[in-house]
Amino acid sequence: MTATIARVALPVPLDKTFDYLIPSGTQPVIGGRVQVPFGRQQLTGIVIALTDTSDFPLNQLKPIKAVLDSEPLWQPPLFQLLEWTSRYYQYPLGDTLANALPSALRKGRPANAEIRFWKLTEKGKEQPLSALKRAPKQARILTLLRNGELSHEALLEEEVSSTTLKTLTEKGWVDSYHAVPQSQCWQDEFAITEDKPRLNEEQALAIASVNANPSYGCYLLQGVTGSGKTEVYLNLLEPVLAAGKQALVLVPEIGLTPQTINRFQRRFNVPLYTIHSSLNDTERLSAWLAGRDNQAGIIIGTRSALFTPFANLGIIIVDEEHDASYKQQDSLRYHARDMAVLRANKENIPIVLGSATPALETLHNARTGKYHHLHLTRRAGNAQAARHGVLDVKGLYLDAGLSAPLIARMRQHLTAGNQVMLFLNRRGFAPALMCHECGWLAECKRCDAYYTYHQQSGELRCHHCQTQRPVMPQCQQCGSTQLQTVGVGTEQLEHQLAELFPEFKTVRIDRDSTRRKGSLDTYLEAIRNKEYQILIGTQMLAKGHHFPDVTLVALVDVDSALFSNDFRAPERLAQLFIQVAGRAGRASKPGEVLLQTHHPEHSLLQALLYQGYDHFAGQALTERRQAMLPPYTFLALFRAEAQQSDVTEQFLLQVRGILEASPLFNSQTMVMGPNPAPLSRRAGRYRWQLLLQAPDRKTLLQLLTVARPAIQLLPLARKVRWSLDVEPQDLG
DNA sequence: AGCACGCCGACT
DNA sequence: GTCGGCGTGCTC
Repeated sequence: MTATIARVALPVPLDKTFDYLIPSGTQPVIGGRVQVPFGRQQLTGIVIALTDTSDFPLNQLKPIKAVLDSEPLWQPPLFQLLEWTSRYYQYPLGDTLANALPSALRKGRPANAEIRFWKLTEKGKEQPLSALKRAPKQARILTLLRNGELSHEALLEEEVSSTTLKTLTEKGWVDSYHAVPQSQCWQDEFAITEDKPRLNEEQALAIASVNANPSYGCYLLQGVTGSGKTEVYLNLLEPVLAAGKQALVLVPEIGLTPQTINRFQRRFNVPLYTIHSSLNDTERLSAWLAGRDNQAGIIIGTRSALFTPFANLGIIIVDEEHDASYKQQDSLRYHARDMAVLRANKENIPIVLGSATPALETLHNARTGKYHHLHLTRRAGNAQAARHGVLDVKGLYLDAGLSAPLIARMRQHLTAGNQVMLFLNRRGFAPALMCHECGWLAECKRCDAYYTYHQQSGELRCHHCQTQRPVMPQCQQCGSTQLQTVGVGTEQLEHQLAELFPEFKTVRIDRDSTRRKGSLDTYLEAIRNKEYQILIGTQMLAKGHHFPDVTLVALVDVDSALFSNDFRAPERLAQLFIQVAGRAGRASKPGEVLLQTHHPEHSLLQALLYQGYDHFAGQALTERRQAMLPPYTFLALFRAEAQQSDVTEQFLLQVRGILEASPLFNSQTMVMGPNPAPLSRRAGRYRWQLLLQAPDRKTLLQLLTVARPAIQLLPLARKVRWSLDVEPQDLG
């Protein structure tokens, strides 16, 4: 019996699938793409079932326009993961599947590795080269092709232009066709292509623990900076690749540097593909296909690489697993680390989560025995941990945010010929402009925020919308000309340091100074060459860069993180602190990390400084439990925004009503809000949010699954822009 | 989300 | 007289 109807998930924000007639002679497959008419448009969807019945009137079904795949795009474990992702993150299946596909496949390109080949035509073969004396480029192509057919790419590498090829095609001398190139079997040539360094006991133990069992197991590899985590990864990949299986390595957005790739490529003689944001459609597709068709041995990629299909996946590594970039912040709001664990489980393979500063959620899972906990405590060589200290700036005069003791320490390090790095997570010259006479503050008209003063451009800029305006000469309230800046940003710090240390060169690394493409790399290179002695930066500077001559790192202002509304802020501060501490100094030059605060007695700060990250984490987890916060509870955040504030609030009140009316809602669950969002007005729109808390994943999921269709039916749902973030990472 | 239909204001 | 504003409804 053959099915007559295909159930199709389409890339539309509707929690529905659509049934289509299967034209005779075509054979759609579950998990394959079809092109279908949808209203007045044509869409590419995924077949999720083949059947003979439909709830929709049969005579109103439209036929499938074209079947694009004769085989499923995903194997069952990955397809199940995608279905689960759709359910858990409350995102329509069709949209979820579309999100997981490279855009070339979304647009209907064939899912095979066909490339273009060029060959000579009979007419072309007969042409004497002498006939092309005045067309050397054409002659060159003919010469090249006389030795055999060549791929388009190979020709481009010979500096042949597409235009010349076109001319020759028009003459009828050359011709092109598409074909799948002969595939190579990397497994046959597998080799370790460099000398392996000797492992220490901890590394060997970690490797043995994971390798002991090739089936599912989740391992937290907690290793201090410089303890050789990457070397462990390489050793874990070795038996996997040797057995002919593939490896997936996930890295944070900023972590995919040439150094990382080289490290893996140097070790193994296997094809390595990378997946990251700057690939074009074709490159993305080819990496995706290389995974599926077993042409890649290793794929290293950022968040989105998680959904790459593999013919024979043997291990997953998630490096810097605590990094916030693993959580997608729009559309399908999935957490790639969490979904990677689930994928490893479904594929029944080991997964390793590596970090010096594991996320509290991950540590909790390790402590409760859900994950195996492996430790690397020893630094390679004779590297010493950086000394650290806290500078109590209470009552001290601050010069552009810098206390006298900090300036003194800086001078010592600088005169010793070293580099100094300062972190300040605030761009611009000053975060506000105030009237000295009446206290008026320059506020963005479209947002609930003050303008940041940018001295370099002489502008006031709102960091929350695109607004910028020239600095006003007078107070808009009392007319006074005594306007002064409040607070310190990186620009001001840079300015002041030039005065304090005229003999040393200062560089600022933030979104403003590195706007031009490639300028970041240029600066980083210059820093490594010691062209600058003082480095100022926002978070941007912290990640993925190692500067061996930096011996002093200072966090200029940590108080905002200690007293933030976001319960994750202290965790992030601790991670930043440990990260920069690991980067300061090297074997021959001990490093020093200082942080400035008005609250040196803060218990989390004390734990972090004097007992280390684990103690800090233990204490932070206790606080989380007492406050009923993750990982002890599970959260979902409804966000809504509209032109009018009351409409937005009203909508979320109705959402609250729906949630509370559910029989699943009990004393264990809680709704908080609606409350104005931390930035209550942004770009002229009022933003509110509603937080749902549940004791476990299952309750949260069930509650949302029941409530969401009802929410979509609310008339106000059409009037506001709303979204649902399951397990939000940012409460902003 | 798209896209059309549909009913009210300022303009070639 | 029309062009076009965005409310409402539908898509197998």
